[in-house]
Amino acid sequence: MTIHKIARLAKVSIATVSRTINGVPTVDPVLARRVWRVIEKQGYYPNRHARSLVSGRSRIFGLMVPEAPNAFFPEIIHTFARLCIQHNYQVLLSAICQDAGLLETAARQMIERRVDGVAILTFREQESLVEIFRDRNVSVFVIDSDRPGPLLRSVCIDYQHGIRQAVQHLAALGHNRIAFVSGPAHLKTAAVQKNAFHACMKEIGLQVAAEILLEGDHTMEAGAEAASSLVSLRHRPTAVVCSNDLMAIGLMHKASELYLDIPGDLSVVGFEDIPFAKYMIPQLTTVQISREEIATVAFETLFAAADPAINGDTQIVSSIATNLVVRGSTSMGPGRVRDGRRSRAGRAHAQANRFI
Amino acid sequence: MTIHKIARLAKVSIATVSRTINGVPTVDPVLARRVWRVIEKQGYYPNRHARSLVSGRSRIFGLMVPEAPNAFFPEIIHTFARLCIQHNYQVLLSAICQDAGLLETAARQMIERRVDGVAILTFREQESLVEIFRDRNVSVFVIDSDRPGPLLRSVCIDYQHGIRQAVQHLAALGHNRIAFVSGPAHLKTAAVQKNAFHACMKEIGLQVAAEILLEGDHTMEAGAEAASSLVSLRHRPTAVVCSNDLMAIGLMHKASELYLDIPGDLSVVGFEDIPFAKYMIPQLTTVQISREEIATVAFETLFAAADPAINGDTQIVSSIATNLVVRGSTSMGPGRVRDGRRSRAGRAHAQANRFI
DNA sequence: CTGTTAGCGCGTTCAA
DNA sequence: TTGAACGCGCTAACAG
Repeated sequence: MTIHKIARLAKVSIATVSRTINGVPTVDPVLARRVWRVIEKQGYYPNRHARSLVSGRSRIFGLMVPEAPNAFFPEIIHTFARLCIQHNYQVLLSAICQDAGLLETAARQMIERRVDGVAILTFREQESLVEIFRDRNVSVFVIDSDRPGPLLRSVCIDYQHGIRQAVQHLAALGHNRIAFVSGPAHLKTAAVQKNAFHACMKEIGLQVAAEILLEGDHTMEAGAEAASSLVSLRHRPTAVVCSNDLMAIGLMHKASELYLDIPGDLSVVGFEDIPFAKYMIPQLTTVQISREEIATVAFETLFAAADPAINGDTQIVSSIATNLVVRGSTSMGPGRVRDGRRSRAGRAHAQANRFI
Repeated sequence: MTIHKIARLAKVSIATVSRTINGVPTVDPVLARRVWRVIEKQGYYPNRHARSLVSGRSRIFGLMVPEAPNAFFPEIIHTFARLCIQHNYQVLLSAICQDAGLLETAARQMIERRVDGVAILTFREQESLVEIFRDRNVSVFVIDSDRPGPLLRSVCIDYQHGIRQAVQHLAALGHNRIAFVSGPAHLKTAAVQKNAFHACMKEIGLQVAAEILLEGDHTMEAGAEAASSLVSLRHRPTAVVCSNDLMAIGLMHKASELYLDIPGDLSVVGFEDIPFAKYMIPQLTTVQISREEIATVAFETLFAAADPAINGDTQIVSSIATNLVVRGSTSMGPGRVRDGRRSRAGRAHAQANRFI
């Protein structure tokens, strides 16, 4: 079933069939209708390989995401995929795995398939990956690049806004000794977030003692360690902001083991708002990063870059907002509690209203 | 950068370049080396569209998974993708969304791309989707099909084994009034699981009262409702098996609101072992379904079916095993408790050893 | 063992 | 407005 058969059945040339399919306006409506009828009757689906080969555009985007178990990326994948389908694009997926060889193979496959662009959606920098694509003139989209260009599109996440909300939320609840668990030093964003935290604390006149500035590698284990560290302090903080949800969750687990009541003894704020967050007991208050927005910006940027009709320099949005989602893991600090420590029952009740 | 340029630089014909790339053994090693050197020096990547077009094999598999928020499928995606890369295949991804039109478009795109096979990995039947592919002679892999054939490969999940382990685990702990929350009636697997539960209870001589056989739609809300129902019974069960983890988690939440201690007052067993399961407090005891195994079977089945060198009828494995993972949400029942209800501290301690 | 040649299915010129 | 012819980059015959 090829274009030739359709042409023969519709008694036109293959050129007319091609024009009809591609919506060229100069086709006689009568012929076009005839062609469409045959196409539908025969259930003809044009061969995309042939189209890609001759047109030079594959209408495929590569998508590379880490295989982290934290449920942050699946939603991105699906949003990106949906947008692609809606715009008659297809998604070639690959995980960003530890195995450098496999990763390179994946990149190579995408290039062999002549993708019109690649979205590398991860918080870790992937310099070598980006370079591979740049060498082949493939446009790439990444998160938080500090030096985007014509072939390297990017959008920055406005961490400061979310962190400010978190800090001010806690301060408003009467906390003045607020700890921060940053990400691993090798992540550029870790420094950005830490600085943002400092700035936000300073804004409202709160001190940041060195001992309540911790660092973790974004795993639950790291969160657990942070909990242990905080508990061992002479002068404990009454609230803590974690730079990702997984650490916040690990911290909550460990706190529970250490007979620390959350949020009674310690208010906890996470970052990202992964699906787990609202399945915790108590549900985790966290700074949300919109996965849908990231996927949308990534797609639209690549789409614009791939479309020859569009000026390649169009910048869609300047940054991705972050927003605090208040749930059950934060409550009033020592300065505000009137009726003593809140009871477990009280928390359960308060939480009931936020269920799901 | 095409095969012609390589041929010219290596002073051979394009046929020799093609043979070299494809590892045809009759190529003179001297020439082959020369060709490879040029290929590498030039950074030549063959155009897969052209190869697919002429060879008739795209070396692409379609992968369709639901965009459920339960973290069951992401791991499947990545395992499948990894296997594809390792076997020089590529993955075209699409979500199984509610919008039937979009879904059909996605299927159409895969067919236009002449995929060598499609894995539809979901627990809901997708009759119409399967039909679309069957009409185009595309081999499809699905989970739990009851009538597989040459174009419809499948593997069944051995629910019975896992459910038996769950039931016997609870019975061994001294529970004899065990509830079951099945999936929605429209899922074929729901009936299978329910029957398995009945059989396993009967095996060990336990009664199944109709009132402790509930049904839910696999959401957390359904689990919460199940909790309410069970609590309202005159003669409450002391343990409950849920047909998926999300319901088990919802049930745990609601139980907590109702001042029901888990596992002290009620032991809970889930199904699937989604990543959330071990992040709950207490960690959820659940029947694991190996996502890696499902992805592997799906890939290998499609791979074998696509390879003309392999006999198309090879069946890789007969079924996917399910296995109980014992964690913190189950404990001794009324028949076994010696020192009265277990304390919260006791549980936390017990759980500490299983942390992470 | 190598080179020449004919397509794979389609988009796109160029005449008509 | 339409159709014949060319070529996208590659594989697979076939001839040498």
